[in-house]
Amino acid sequence: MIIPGGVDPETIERLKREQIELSKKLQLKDIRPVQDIRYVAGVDVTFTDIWKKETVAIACITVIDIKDNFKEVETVFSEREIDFPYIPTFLAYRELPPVLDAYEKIRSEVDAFIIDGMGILHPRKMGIASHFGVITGEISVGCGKSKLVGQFEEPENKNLSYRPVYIDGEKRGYILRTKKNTKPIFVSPGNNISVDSSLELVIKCLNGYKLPEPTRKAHNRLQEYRRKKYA
DNA sequence: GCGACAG
DNA sequence: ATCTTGTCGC
Repeated sequence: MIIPGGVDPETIERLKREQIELSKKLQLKDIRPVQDIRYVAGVDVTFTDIWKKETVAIACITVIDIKDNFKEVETVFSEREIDFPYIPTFLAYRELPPVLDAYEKIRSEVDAFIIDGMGILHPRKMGIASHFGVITGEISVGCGKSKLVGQFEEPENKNLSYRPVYIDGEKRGYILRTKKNTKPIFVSPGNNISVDSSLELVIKCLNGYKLPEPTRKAHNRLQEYRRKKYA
């Protein structure tokens, strides 16, 4: 039986078990002091033909030197046809393949990766940022624009106000308001970094906008790449 | 049973 | 995520 636009229940269960297995490889302590992190890569993915089941995913990774006025060091792209649909808590199975393609193209030095989406702020601690971090062994942080799971109190309406986000009473990340009168973002460790250091790193990557500069730059580069290719 | 649900 | 310009408010 084929489910249009979906995935069979057996596959879902298999992927769940895979996430649980991968989560055993998580390392949530700092392998490096945050103050030593200089080259931070922003990772983002966009799509074309999203109304069809088989769409083209375009991934972008932009490396930013946060110790030299947020200078753009390198930017790489990668395209790939995708068939796996968007299913909450299984985002990695849709977006990670193109991201890994782009990852292989990077030639410059990178200290840490900030990825759109969640890290361990996920039911099985395997958001796309954690999945990426466990597979590559890199330092990774998840930075999402909306909530997936977790309990928290609303941060005050002022710049750099934040609150911890819990799952089963365990602190898994932070909700952070990066600007006054702006919707807060969700930060959590992907791999090889702690919950608190993840927040610290994202704050150091802010450059006056809602999103951290690496993420913002990758997103902007993607938009111009996509519309240029169509026109 | 009902609502929630990254991109 | 994507389709899309201007517009209202802090």
